Formats: sequence, C-alpha cells, structure tokens
Amino acid sequence: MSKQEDNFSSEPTKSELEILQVIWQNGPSTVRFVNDTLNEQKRPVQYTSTLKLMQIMAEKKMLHRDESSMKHVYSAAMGEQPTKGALLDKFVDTMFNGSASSLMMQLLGNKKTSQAEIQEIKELLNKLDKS
Amino acid sequence: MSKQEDNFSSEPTKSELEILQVIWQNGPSTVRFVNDTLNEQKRPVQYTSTLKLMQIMAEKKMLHRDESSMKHVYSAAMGEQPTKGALLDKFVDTMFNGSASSLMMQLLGNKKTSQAEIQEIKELLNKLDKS
DNA sequence: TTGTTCGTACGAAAACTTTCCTACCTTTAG
DNA sequence: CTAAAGGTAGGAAAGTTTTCGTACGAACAA
Repeated sequence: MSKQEDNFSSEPTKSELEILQVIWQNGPSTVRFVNDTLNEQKRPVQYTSTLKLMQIMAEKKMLHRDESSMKHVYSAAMGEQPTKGALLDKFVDTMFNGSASSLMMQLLGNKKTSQAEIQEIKELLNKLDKS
Repeated sequence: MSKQEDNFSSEPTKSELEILQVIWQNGPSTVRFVNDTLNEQKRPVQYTSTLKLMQIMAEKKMLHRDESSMKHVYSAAMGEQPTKGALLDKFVDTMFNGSASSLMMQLLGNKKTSQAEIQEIKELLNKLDKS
C-alpha cells in the first residue's frame, strides 16, 4: 500500500549508479553520450532504456536537466564523494557489522588486493599520522 | 526472453543475505529460528515469507536442507568469508574502480570511522609486515 | 519539399524480489 | 477423539527495477 513515490533521494539502484559514474567521470552529459559510454565500457543497453532511466533520475532529483537545447544535458545532483561514502557506510554496516577493520581484514586477505595496493594503504595511514 | 532460472549461485539478494547472516552466525537453523532472529534483530517479517525465501534459496543451492526431521534444518552452502570477499570485490570494482586504496581513503575520510577503528587498522597492517 | 536521422515522451511489458493467502499435514494438550 | 498449535508447500499478488515499443517533433541532407 505504499509505493516509492518520494521526490527526493533514496538510494541509487545498480543501473542508476552506472549512469551516475559516467556523469561523475565526464561531467554534464547528453543521453547519447551516456548511452554510448555504457555500451563501450559496461554492457549493451538500448538508447531508450538509458533515456528512460535518466528521466526517472531527473524526477527523483538525482540528476539536473538542462532543457535549453534540444539535446538535454544532464548533470549530477549528488556529489560523488558523499554518495560513495554513504553507500560504503551502508555496505560496512550490513556486511561487516559496521566494523571498518573487519572490512580491511577481508580486503587484505583477498587475492585481488595486490602488494602495491597494500603499500599504498600503508602510506596513506602514515600521512594521516603526520596530520 | 530469458529468465533467471539458473540452478547455481548468482548473487544473494538483500533479503537472502540477511538470512545467510543469521545462519552464518548461528549455524544450521530452522525457519522458525531464522524468522525469530530476523524479527528481533532486523525487522518484522512474516513467518511464511521467511519460509518461502529459504525454500527458494535451497532451490538455488545457496542453502542445504535437511528434511530428515519434520522441522527442516537449513545450513549455508556458501562460506561466509568467500561470499563476503566476492561481494566486497565487486563493490570495490564498481564503486572504486577496483582500487582498494581508494576505498580506504573514502573510509578514512568518513566521520563514522572512529579513531579506534583507524588504530586497529594500523595494527593490522603492522602484523602483516611481520609475516 | 521530402525522407532520413536523431532527439524526447510515455506507457506497457518483462524481469526480479518480496510478501502473503490458502491448503493441508503432523504433533500435542486436554 | 478433538481442537489448537506449528510445520511445509505453492501460487498469486505486490513492489521494484529495467527494458522496450511506439509516437511524434526537430534538424538536416538531397
């Protein structure tokens, strides 16, 4: 008995996130550009699918839309850092009971985390020490 | 034209993950126990909803089911560490372009990550050094 | 002018996930 | 024996997210 008809930000879905990433990376973009990028970098998507999604995102205020030209230009209404931060938070909460160090353990025990990455992380922490 | 009828593991959904967590934490469990735990620790859920979901998960081979007793006992077919690891991997890939250190940065810049957590992480890294 | 290309709008369908209703069986208290 | 309590099974409904078909206007080349 209650749909999600909210006007303002809940959380981006998987596909919405894909679109946000493109716009975060490349700045304000047309649907055509976003769609092309998705097809190159991610997976085949129909133009009208991307269009529809971006229209929905505009309704939800996730994106701003500049309609002054015929080719509408969409820009991100949500900052990249805050959004990713919030998603990371939620991820840590649900998956690692809110413990950042648990996440780290998992990350470090991970084959895919290279030595170089680990080194970089150490340096990060050292810099933090000095400030 | 193609449903998700796979027999074997795709990825756990949100709700499936909740159930897995309960079983990982408490070992093989009945539906009743899982449902009670969810209601205590998470949110109100109807018994038959939990039942249905666990049946589906058994079909998908995410859970094993022991039907020897009338009260079926379900156990996890997926290990906790590997599963969380895989999910973390995917998360890092899609959100931070595969860079674990980017994720760290985000994590450290986060209000919710306490000093104590940061300290713990440093110790973790130190231990790694010695091995 | 005319047809082709490229754009938006919008509704409906499809896919996926979650919830609930109903039926029916077994166990147990009285 | 009988009623109540507690199980499973399954299908249908509801909620969400994603995809697609169709219509139609604007730009542009021939």
